[in-house]
Amino acid sequence: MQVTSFCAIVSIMKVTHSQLSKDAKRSSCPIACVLDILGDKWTLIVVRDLFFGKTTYSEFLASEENIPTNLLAERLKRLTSAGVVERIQYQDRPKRYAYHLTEKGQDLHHVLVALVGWGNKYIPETISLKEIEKRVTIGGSDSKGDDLLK
Amino acid sequence: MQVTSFCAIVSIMKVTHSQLSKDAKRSSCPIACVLDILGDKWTLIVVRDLFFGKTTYSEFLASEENIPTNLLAERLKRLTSAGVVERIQYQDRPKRYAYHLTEKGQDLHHVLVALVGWGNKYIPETISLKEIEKRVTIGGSDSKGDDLLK
DNA sequence: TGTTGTAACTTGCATATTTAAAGTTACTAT
DNA sequence: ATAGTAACTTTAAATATGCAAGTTACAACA
Repeated sequence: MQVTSFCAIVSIMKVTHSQLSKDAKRSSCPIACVLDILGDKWTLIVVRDLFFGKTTYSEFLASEENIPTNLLAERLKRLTSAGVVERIQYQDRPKRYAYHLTEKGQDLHHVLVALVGWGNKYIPETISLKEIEKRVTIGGSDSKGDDLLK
Repeated sequence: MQVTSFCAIVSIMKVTHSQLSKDAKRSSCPIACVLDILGDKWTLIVVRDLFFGKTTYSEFLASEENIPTNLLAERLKRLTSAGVVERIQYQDRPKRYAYHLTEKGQDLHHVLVALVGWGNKYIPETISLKEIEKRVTIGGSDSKGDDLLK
């Protein structure tokens, strides 16, 4: 049997269109490229939590926005493979993992500050960075959110 | 006939769950609220085009990212109802419309600049703001993208 | 008069993603 | 032996996306 077309190859590979183009950029525009990584309703919420010192899967799950658990898992994988976060095993028996922002992830600081600034200015009932910190951190304890609070 | 439950009312109204909660915030966190408006792969691309002086439906369609036409229509409606853009009829017979950023929309400047900065720093092959301007504007003509270029 | 062209959308449908809920694995604690 | 917890995975239904084709309202040309 001879493969006669690109589509035939694709069907043999059992690769869908979205998988095929998963790493193909839509354009070389930085905005489009960044949106391919961060452009959805949940990813930057996880990044926010990381800025405020959350590190574990169950801590992210506990945030008031209630991210579905499968989406949290998928987003953490995406952020990890994008080099924005690192996953570190901090305990054996039972195995436990901590997620941390890499330098690349910490540099999203400016993006989050810009979003908070715009939200606070134009969306009523929106709370300030300091108030977010109180809500996000568990009991306002050992937060690194000061990174965000400048 | 008497309406006996909230669900009955909802079914009479023919309102789905997502429509019901369309304006209900996930939280009072400004990041979450902003993502409810801008958090997808296309919305900020349209905003980018507006910053670079594009105003018409067909101009947005012509961008190299190739937004599907139904999504463009939906996003323009969302941005309009969010007060980020204005739709103005600039001609009768045949009717033609122009979209413009409101002041609220122009204030997204900082967000776009932060995204471009991060993208240029961490995503290879990503072009600069000046190069984006050349690609986005039709022949580099009468762009207002200087707003973005500071 | 009829044909072609264009802007600004809308509609239909297949596929992909999201959501909510339940299930899994590997342990610790009682 | 039973219950509890962290970190996920799986499933199925609802919703959103992507692509193509269709619509409306005109203008311009032959």
